[in-house]
Amino acid sequence: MTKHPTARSAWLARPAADREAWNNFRKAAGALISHVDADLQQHLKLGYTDVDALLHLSLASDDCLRMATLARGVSRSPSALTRLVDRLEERSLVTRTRHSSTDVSVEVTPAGLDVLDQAAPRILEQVEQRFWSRLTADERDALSAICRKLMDSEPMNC
Amino acid sequence: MTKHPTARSAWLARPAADREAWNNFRKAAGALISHVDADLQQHLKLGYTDVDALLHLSLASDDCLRMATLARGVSRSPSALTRLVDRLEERSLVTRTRHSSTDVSVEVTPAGLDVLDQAAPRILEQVEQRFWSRLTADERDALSAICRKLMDSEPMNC
DNA sequence: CAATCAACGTTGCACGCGCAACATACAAGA
DNA sequence: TCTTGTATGTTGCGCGTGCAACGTTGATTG
Repeated sequence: MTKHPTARSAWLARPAADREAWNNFRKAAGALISHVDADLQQHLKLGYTDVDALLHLSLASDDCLRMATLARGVSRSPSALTRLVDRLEERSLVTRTRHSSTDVSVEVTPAGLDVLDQAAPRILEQVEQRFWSRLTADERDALSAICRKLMDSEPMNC
Repeated sequence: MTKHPTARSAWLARPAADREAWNNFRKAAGALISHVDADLQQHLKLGYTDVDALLHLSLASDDCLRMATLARGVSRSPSALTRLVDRLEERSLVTRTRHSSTDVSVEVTPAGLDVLDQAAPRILEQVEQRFWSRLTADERDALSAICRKLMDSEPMNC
């Protein structure tokens, strides 16, 4: 009946509910991150990853982390983090401190924490509006548990 | 006690379970998509978006869609889709047909469907291994319902 | 009929990213 | 001591993306 049934059948072998689950999951997450990121980009000229890095630093002891540690924290490659820290350092939001050539630590500046204070409410508002407010407490717990199962069965860093 | 409590407190005002829900959701989705995309990129030299476009076309009537429709289907900007179709056309996986200058339709070629036949099992295997196999049927249904609620309250296209 | 407007697809541009290659520093072993 | 191996951070490069600007087409309105 159809011209090329094989490609279709590979997908349609899955129950419709399963395909829908995967698609919904993928699209919902993508849309959510896009919205949060766009809001930050528009109002603060910062991407979500940059803010996430500042947040990780602010939560660390002494507001200070090594490059590799921070890279894993924000799920980015070493090279991406180098450029990220370049950008933040350019704006004096963080400072590099080279102990050796292979041991560099990054520290948030007061200015960086100021920016974080502006960014945090924005993110919270977006996430509240597009995430928490649409779910019941039970759904949040269920979602959190499900996502944890999706992650921790294997190390995130490949 | 801490040097700059304000930035932290904005986040910590949220219950830990909520922060964890958001972070788990974000990271789980990101990791999942990354894994699937890396697998496709390595074995077929195609990104997930490209395969998704081929899939949308193969599911359309006559294996054919207009640019704007396909762009919305894969959640990409018009310019991104132009380049995407450029890439696929370069490999003869799709064909452009210009009815007017403002009315272009894209059609999958048999070669494109062949590639899709190779890609589909790979994606299914990844998603099976990292997604479905870790969840019970109830969890899948719950996740699907939750993600639908996250999306359809407002149009995805801004 | 002419003018206006909206929708569509394409192109120039800057940006963030991962990979591969490289340089450096430190540890372990002959 | 010299060597090898490992971990770390940086740089060159190509790629995919969104935004803004542009040209084109068709419909609406005067």
